[in-house]
Amino acid sequence: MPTVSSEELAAAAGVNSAKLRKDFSYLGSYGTRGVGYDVEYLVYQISRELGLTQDWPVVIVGIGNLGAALANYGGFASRGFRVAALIDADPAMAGKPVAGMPVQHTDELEKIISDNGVSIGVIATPAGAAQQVCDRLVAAGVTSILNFAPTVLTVPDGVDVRKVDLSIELQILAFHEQRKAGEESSADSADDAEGTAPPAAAKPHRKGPDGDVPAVMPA
Amino acid sequence: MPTVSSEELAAAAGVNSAKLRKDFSYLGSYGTRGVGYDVEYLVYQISRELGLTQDWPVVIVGIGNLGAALANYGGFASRGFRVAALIDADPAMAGKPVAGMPVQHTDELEKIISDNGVSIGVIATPAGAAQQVCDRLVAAGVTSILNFAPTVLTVPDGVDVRKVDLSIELQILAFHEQRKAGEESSADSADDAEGTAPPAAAKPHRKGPDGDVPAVMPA
DNA sequence: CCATCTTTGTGCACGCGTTCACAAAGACAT
DNA sequence: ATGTCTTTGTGAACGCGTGCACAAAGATGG
Ligand SMILES: NC(=O)c1ccc[n+]([C@@H]2O[C@H](COP(=O)([O-])OP(=O)(O)OC[C@H]3O[C@@H](n4cnc5c(N)ncnc54)[C@H](O)[C@@H]3O)[C@@H](O)[C@H]2O)c1
Ligand SMILES: NC(=O)c1ccc[n+]([C@@H]2O[C@H](COP(=O)([O-])OP(=O)(O)OC[C@H]3O[C@@H](n4cnc5c(N)ncnc54)[C@H](O)[C@@H]3O)[C@@H](O)[C@H]2O)c1
Repeated sequence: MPTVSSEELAAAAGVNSAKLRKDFSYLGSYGTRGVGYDVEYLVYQISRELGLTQDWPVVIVGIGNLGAALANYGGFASRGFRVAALIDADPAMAGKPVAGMPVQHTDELEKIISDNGVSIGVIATPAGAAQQVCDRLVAAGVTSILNFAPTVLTVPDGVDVRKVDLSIELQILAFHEQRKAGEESSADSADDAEGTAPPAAAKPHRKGPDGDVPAVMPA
Repeated sequence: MPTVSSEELAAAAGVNSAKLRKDFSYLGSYGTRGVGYDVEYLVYQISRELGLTQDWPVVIVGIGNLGAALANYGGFASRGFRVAALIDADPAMAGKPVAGMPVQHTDELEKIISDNGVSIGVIATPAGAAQQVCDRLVAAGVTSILNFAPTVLTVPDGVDVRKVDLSIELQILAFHEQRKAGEESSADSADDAEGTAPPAAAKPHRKGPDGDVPAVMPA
């Protein structure tokens, strides 16, 4: 029986082994002391708990650059997600095949959701259309939404929204990048007061409109 | 002078107003008690702190479905990111214009990074090529990487990596979706022991290979 | 059957981010 | 000037996730 220890798994994942064991313990006690975890059984338990044993139909709304890329992506199917339909408002796109599947018009949205029992929707429309598309999805029965449009969606209770904002990802990188640059030598502009690292815990209180670099949160 | 209160901003962003004020306080004290924050000045301060006042050249490696979509995306430029180059290993793509910009071959990678002073790279290659592309980017001077390939990248200290895993986003939605479905009626399969919500804090300890549904972490 | 050795499961404590609550700062009216 | 009213800035408390450390479980060998 092939097994793995929490220590091995933790090292591979780059996390603490105690945390990993504690996480597993939420699924029940599937390990054997002195031996480790039965790999096959562990995989099954985690898959089931994560909902990976069932197939989730999803619809993608907005088949533009991003939507088409998503439709072509094979990585979803292997994780238990099946693209049930591609939906776009552009009449010129209707019927056109994308990723071997005809694009359907927004008019069909409600019917598609209903017929396929779709509960997960992906929004890849322009920001301006996102909220109204969201509203229609929710009204039709979708209760989980993955939103790529740079808008904060308003949804009723019971509906989950996850937002993927790629610009923010880049901004986070740029933010740290900027801090890296600022650390090696403070001789850049006519700003900066502190030497290196500001007291992360203390609450600085510098006043006013001057070209100073305020102390910021820790890395 | 147009102003906003922390209360208004917090409501709009859906966060706690005290937290928002405390966050702002890290930038210094730019608010006026009894009035609020000067909008224009606040925007400037935050922009500067986030590195949005400068222009960041980025390269995209792997101009397939996703890479092309990213290249065509206009939302980056408006946030201060300029696509300096599109790089792909496929010789057939070299010179081909994508988003009004010729795709360059991977051979040029080091030169492009160096010439443009690129410090941020985006990886949109297949998973198998991601690590070696990453290594080349880092060796050429890139210190921040946005990775779309479903691989854990290994990088030296001082290099930041952010991974965007869209499958995981869907899995998280599916996970909650599954829990929603299980709540309304436990009469589904021949499993489930607890009535509704398991004691989130307690550490359940159920043993063994039976078709039971283990207690899981709180939502 | 007992000793030893490995690895789990978890109580406990630490640290950090979040939230509460309020004193003080300042605007504005009188 | 003085008082009132709004809103900031932040000390203090709370809650939660993380990591340490160890007892108990169980395998394995003698
Ligand atoms: N392309 C990217 O890499 C990228 C990156 C980050 C964010 N985004 C965001 O993703 C969204 C889509 O980006 P894109 O580049 O694919 O844009 P796009 O313009 O290429 O595609 C948008 C598609 O949505 C369709 N559409 C418009 N209104 C609609 C509606 N009401 N109902 C259904 N479909 C509708 C359009 O017909 C078009 O096909 C945008 O909000 C964008 O900001 C894109
Ligand atoms: N398309 C999506 O919506 C999507 C979603 C999630 C994740 N991803 C991930 O993003 C990556 C790209 O996806 P895709 O759909 O665009 O794939 P794709 O096959 O369409 O494109 C991959 C591109 O990378 C190029 N490439 C291959 N090896 C390279 C190398 N060593 N150096 C430079 N370029 C190289 C190929 O020539 C190709 O143009 C994959 O890892 C995929 O798993 C894609």
